[in-house]
Amino acid sequence: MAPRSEDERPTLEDVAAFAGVSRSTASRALNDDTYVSARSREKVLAAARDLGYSPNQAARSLVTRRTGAIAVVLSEPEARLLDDPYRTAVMRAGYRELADVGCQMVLIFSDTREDLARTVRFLEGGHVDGVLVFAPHRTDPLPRALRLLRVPVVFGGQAADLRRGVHVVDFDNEGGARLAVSHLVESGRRRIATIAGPQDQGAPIARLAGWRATLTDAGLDPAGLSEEADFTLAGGATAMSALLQRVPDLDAVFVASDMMAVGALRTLSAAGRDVPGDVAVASFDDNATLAPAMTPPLTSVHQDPREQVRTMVSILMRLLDGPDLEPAAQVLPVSLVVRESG
Amino acid sequence: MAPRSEDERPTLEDVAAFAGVSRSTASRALNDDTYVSARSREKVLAAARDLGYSPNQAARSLVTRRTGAIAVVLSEPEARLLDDPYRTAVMRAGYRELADVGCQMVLIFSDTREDLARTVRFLEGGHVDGVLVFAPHRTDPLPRALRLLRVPVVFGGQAADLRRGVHVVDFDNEGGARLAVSHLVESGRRRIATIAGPQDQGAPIARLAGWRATLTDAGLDPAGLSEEADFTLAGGATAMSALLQRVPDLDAVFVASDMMAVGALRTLSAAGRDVPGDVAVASFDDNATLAPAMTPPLTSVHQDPREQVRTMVSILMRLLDGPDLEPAAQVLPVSLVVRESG
DNA sequence: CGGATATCCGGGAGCGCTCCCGATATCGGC
DNA sequence: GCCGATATCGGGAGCGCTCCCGGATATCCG
Repeated sequence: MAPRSEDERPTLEDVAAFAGVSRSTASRALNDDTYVSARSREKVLAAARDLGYSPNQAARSLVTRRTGAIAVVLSEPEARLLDDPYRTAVMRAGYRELADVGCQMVLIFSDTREDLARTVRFLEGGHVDGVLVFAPHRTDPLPRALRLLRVPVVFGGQAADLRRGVHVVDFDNEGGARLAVSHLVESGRRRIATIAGPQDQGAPIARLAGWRATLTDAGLDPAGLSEEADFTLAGGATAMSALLQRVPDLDAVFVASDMMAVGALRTLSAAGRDVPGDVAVASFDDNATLAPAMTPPLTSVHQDPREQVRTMVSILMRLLDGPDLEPAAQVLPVSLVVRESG
Repeated sequence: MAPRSEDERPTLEDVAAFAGVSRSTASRALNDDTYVSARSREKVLAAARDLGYSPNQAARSLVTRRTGAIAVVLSEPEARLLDDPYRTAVMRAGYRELADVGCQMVLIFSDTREDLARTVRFLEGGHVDGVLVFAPHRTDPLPRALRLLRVPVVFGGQAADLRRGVHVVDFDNEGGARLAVSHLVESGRRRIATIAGPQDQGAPIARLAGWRATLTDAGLDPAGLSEEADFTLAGGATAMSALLQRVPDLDAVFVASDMMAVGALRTLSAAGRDVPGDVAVASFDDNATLAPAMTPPLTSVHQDPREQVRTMVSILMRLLDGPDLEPAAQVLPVSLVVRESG
């Protein structure tokens, strides 16, 4: 065997030679397979350590057909919301949960149209074993494109307008809204407005529906009490202004996200309305850094992105083991965390 | 040739057979190599399209020794700052810039100690062609560990206490601080305090030094005028309170980050101090969403994370072409954006 | 018109790994 | 002492690709 130059990476063959065993035995020892004597295993491990061996992943995944990588796709056609707290939480949770099952996260942002082609090409290329997709917009073409993929896919939140044949893990958005609005009703509020999220996304649509249904059930009229905003702080502030102007006597507002609630609080305070004295505020997300830090702290519907991601990962793992898992939508429960704001 | 089952992924061999050419010719056509007739190329491309062929990346990178993936490592030993605006900007920029050179970003968060081992193992495993590292903390063991890697590494911002032998792209933190403080001095301020960032990180240290040097140069005494905080909004607010209490007659404050400046503004407003009437505020980062949106809009030192990442990527690309690039620190200039706050 | 050169193509080797299979070795139990 | 398990190991094949090299034409220039 020609002496390898120093900077050349050692191969399994090198380790085997160094340990005085065969390539097969070395492989078995390294992957702690069965049928290796303690003595051989010992020698191989020592050789690997001494040589600074680390297996060539390309070679390995060429034969195992596994890469050990999972893609997390964040699709946001408008490109502006990618630093919202929920997304951040999803990324962090994705990283952790995947690491826990021994997988590496490959993050993919998919904003623009040409991104779509590139994304599909990449996922198609066998770089990853599976995909977790967050694509909230109903008109997003991505989910449809991904259905054709030869790679298992699990969606986080409603996948565009796909209903069946896909694996989805979603929160009970409508139920959460009902929880919050019921709480406002029960504490005696009667003019309960809402700041809804963008109505081209599934979650905000469901939250708006929950608000409307709860009011109707309570014999209250929702007419004129809703305003749509774009999930940003500024959007929440503007929507709150509009509501105050149109409905000066409102005594509560259900806001479809914490971030917008922060904007609403700002407007309310500028307008001299006391929270919760004059106006009660309840929102959605229960973001760990945002909700408790406000003045007053926000009453908010708690959803745990980490739990969502964990569920998605577990479905994906089952999909990888055997692809005979019936596609289904899984709905995670949410709860109301009552704080000072309402 | 045995007929392949439907769900089996077609290989290059299949495409070649379908197109009636050899594997070599098919490969040449697909990688638009030289010496392929237009006719053959046409046929191969059509075959690939019809069969839904996409190359097996593992096989490809086994022989080319390129994966087309670049890791972006965000190391934050304290795990709390990962959703700060700068990090978010870095991630987005990393994704875009790498996509532009045809590379896929593999994001790696490295918080805890066991993350370190896993991270090193992963990077060592040949999953990626190169690494971009953001590890601001001087005590972070990661940069040191990465030096031993057989993979090109470029650091964003000072890499712990490593000085030579590494590729670094940093901003002119001290120069930026000088810019901001000089501006305050020139507009007639005399009691110029500072809210510094964590002094276990290179950037905040340099910013504090810039502030101190500028004051001294102007014949002003910096003693007692600085307060350290942790780059968070709440930290900025608290530090501002402390400063106001200790130095009631301060007429300006240089804050080491936009986020802390937001906290400081809040405290100032609560204390009834007019900005910039009573107290001028200048900060660092010029975060696109934060700085202009404040009341009043923040005067801030502009640094462009995207440019930093672009520079890092370009260095990395040169490193990949030929490893004979002299390691050096590259310092990017910053500028002062003057707005209403000071 | 012959040989140098450019163009095009196919076969073979080999990247580093896993996995199958056959060869030994060991070991009770008869 | 022989036989069938059981344990241990090595060699070979092959994953799907790129790249080198040699052969086959086509082109061109003196």
